[in-house]
Amino acid sequence: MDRLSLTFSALADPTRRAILARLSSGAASVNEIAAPFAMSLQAISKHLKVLERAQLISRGKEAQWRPCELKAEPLREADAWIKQYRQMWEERFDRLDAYLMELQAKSAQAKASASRSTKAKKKNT
Amino acid sequence: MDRLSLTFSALADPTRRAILARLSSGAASVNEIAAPFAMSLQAISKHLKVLERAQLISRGKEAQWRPCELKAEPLREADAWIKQYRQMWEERFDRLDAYLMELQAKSAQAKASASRSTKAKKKNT
DNA sequence: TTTGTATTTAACCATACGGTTTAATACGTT
DNA sequence: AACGTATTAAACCGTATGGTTAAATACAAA
Repeated sequence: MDRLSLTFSALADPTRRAILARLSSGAASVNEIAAPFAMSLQAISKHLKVLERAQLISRGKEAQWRPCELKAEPLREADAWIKQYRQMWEERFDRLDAYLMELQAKSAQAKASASRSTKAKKKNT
Repeated sequence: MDRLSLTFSALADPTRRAILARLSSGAASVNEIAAPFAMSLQAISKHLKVLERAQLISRGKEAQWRPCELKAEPLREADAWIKQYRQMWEERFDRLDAYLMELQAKSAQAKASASRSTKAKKKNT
């Protein structure tokens, strides 16, 4: 599988994202990583293997411990891919801004209108 | 499934990423979207359903066509998640910079050394 | 109403995923 | 050598994924 797909599919699981969050504050052993989760150590071990295959973590050897360390490089690539679309969502916000400004203008107009004719009935604000 | 997982797993497929790229230059019908791919229309239809479930596209109705349009909002959220780790890869680059500068310093030292003793044999550049 | 075009649904298949439980492995300690 | 702890591997299960082909649906045009 290509790296980007590997990265995104590794990120597509809340447990794995939580593991990365944990590792962002320092390396940890498998046991330490597994502690907060309501699932077996073996399940966590599998998640770690997925993260390792995606190169989101690297693992060392210290006696019987295999400490995991976060490697952010694939995140950088994922970020670069997503950034292609940044303009797109910013445009959308621009349009929303424009729309809100238009609404505001209409509202002001309505107010002016209302002050001229006090008979208008407003059911919904 | 939570939105972020939905988004990342939708992005974890090169065909779907290519579809999004296509849609970034404007809405398109299913047939138009499918044309460049070496797979059945039905397969593309499935991919579109995945993208729709992740709210990465929305679909209209025009006679018998169901044009697809890119919706970037989930990408914005994915981007926000990844950005948490930005500092991390920047740090790594800082360290890489430091390492490269160190290498350079050593290289300069080596050169100085070499110019003093021309007997050194270099097998690999 | 028949025909043609656009698209989805259904049924199927192989493989992957996320979890389990039960071994097996690797290392440190006694 | 035997035990305890850390971790992985193996076998299994239900469900999801990514693809196929064949059938159904929706609409336009003849």
